[in-house]
Amino acid sequence: MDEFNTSKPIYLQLADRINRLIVSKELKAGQKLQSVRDMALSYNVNPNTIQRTYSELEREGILETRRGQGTFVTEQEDRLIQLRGNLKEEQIQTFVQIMQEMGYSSDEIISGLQDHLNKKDKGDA
Amino acid sequence: MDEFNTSKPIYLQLADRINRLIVSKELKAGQKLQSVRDMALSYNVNPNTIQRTYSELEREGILETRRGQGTFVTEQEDRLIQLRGNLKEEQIQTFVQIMQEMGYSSDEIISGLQDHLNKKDKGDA
DNA sequence: ATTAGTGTACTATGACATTAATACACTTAC
DNA sequence: GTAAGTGTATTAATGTCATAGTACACTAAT
Repeated sequence: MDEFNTSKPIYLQLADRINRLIVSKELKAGQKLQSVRDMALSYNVNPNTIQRTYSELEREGILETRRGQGTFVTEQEDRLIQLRGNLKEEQIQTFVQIMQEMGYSSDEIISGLQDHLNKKDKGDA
Repeated sequence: MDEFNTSKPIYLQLADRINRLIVSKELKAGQKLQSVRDMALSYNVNPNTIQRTYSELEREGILETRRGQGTFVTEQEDRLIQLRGNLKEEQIQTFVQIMQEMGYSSDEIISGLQDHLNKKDKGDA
């Protein structure tokens, strides 16, 4: 698993992934993450890169690190609830902005999205 | 106007903007763009950066340059129609993927989007 | 105490984005 | 032909991302 976009730093792409894992409850409050070295092996990147990712998320209050023990998802559930809402709004906001910049109306955006989801839902089911 | 994201090269962010201007018909087929030097002044970046943006879009067949004359939107309207469709699908696809990674269902995505658009439409009107 | 597993810090290197300055090639208008 | 306005090319310097290697500090288990 090492498909990274060239147009954005790897450590930020990893931070995005971890955020989404947390928001989707695949990583729960208080849960321990892979060690810097293990995660580096998993994603086939340098340990320093993982450390930057963890530092960034720690700075945002999402992760907490205990020296010698490991890195954990914060226990403060309110932060995670806030994160979930923030990421959702952020995604919707930038999506809508770009679609409107391209000249699509609100109706076109909704119907385009519905078409896409219908195709996917049928394909998966 | 020089608000650029630090997590993506400026020349690609400018390419995105130009693509959207073309898709929204603010730039029409065959229309002349600002010169490399003028555009550099407008966006407060180095002329070399603009040149890279133009080269990239030329490589994609969106722009055409005539030495000594300037850089123009391609006359091939089919390319622009294709571009419009591609960019729309691309935006929808990545938006849906991220929302699903965060654990949102199709219904939640649609309703979240509708809420957002309702707020905006009322605010603007 | 020792060991293994943590996070953390430091230096060096290579690749790339960006800026800067300069020069060249072509087209159009005068 | 000259001048002004185009795109294009080259070189150098700076900053960031990522890798590589090494070392240190702390914790838990033995």
